[in-house]
Amino acid sequence: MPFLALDSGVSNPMEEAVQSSHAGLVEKVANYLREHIVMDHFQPGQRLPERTLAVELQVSRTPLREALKILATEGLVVISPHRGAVVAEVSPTDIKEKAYVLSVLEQAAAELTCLNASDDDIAELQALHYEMKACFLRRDRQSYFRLNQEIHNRIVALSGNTALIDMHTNLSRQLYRVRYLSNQKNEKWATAMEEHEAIMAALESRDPEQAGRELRNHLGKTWIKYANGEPIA
Amino acid sequence: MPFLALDSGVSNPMEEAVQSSHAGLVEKVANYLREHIVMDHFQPGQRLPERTLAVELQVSRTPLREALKILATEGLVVISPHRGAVVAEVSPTDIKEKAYVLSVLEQAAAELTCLNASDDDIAELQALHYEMKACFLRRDRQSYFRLNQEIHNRIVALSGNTALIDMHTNLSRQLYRVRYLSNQKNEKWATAMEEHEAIMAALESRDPEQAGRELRNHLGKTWIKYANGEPIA
DNA sequence: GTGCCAAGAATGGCATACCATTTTGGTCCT
DNA sequence: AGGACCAAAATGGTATGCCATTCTTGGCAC
Repeated sequence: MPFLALDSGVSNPMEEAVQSSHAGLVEKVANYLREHIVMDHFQPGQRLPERTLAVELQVSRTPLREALKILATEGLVVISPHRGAVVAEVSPTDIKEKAYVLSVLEQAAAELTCLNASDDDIAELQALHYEMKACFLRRDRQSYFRLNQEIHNRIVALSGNTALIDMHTNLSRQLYRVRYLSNQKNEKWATAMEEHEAIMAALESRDPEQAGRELRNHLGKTWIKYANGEPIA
Repeated sequence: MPFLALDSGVSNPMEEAVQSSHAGLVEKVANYLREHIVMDHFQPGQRLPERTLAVELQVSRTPLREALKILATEGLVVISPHRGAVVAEVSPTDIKEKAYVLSVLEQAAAELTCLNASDDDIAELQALHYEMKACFLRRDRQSYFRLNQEIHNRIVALSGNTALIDMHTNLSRQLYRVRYLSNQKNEKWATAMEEHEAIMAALESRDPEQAGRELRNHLGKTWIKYANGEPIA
């Protein structure tokens, strides 16, 4: 069975992986695999045999191999010589380490955002924040999660530092699975919400040190819990 | 001819790219190209045509292409559809941005190192520091540069955070060229040396905040100069 | 019955062939 | 003489085939 045929019997699984339809095939394959890895449709440790995947995706092995190499350098899969590619296992240690770096990156981004963002940008951030608060009050975890992600990403985006943004995007992807699962069973939801209030206040008052500290603290608290208990997924 | 004939007259350009001789070809090619790019043996903007490079390195296009994809995700080359790979241009903006992220990463590393490193580790750092100071007094820029790099890398390594180490390694590579050229014409050499003294003092007294701040300040000062003036290389 | 070994099947690594797109240089028209 | 257009060559993109290594499994010996 084509492993993700959403509807038709013979449809190609890579439908929406097309970003601007004349993108290279390897990008499509890479995007497709990346998407499914971070969305946890592939279990960690699962093998990704070239030939079978190639026929399922209806591409040849060459672009698939190149896509796998890319994902390997991104840390989403690991390739062993003559043993092929498997979806990267994320150990609790990995998560802790990457989450720590993520918090450092977002701290730096918050500082820059305080200095660089326009008042309109901050206002939009506030708007998203209140939207998120509404979701919190309605106990709508799904939308809360989406808006939370959106806010964090936007703070980083507003930093204006492309290198920082790219590295954050990459790291964030690697933690997406855990981030999502974490959100589902976070008992300290109210605390997280309060921390977001503090972050927004600091951003609004344009206090780089404070904003950075609050954000880093927030991420530290949010993550360490789930990195310490072993069975994340 | 096996492309790694170490002695024969028509030896192939990739001699020392071997890390543990039974590594995959693409790794060798990637290491080789990476080395030559960061060492500035390839000019930024220079095209890297697959076929000619392949015959020069005596490999086929397949592993070469995979290596280029890897270098592209690392940011060392850029690949345009149907136009091939060129050595990435490093704009002053790029340098500033990446240097900023580097300083943030090293700041975080210094904090962790204060907490995690053993006394012996710190002592070894001190030893390297004094070696470097000796080079400074002898005006030996070459050795100073090497030891400086070594110290920075070791501080990061001692953090114990693998994710942080990897990201730092990658960024550091991308800035190697500029770092090297910067060292050659740095007039504020004495200042840099003093800052290193301060960093070491903070590490020795195990003051994370202070060590991080000193290191970030040091990097900020060292780099901004060369990022603002346009003609780096 | 269990453990080891060998042969074959499976899988990844590399090379090459073919196709699509882009670049180029030359010619013809204005 | 200059520019536009077309063809041919160059170059990247994809597919496929062959070889080396690894995994699997069936049989034999203990």
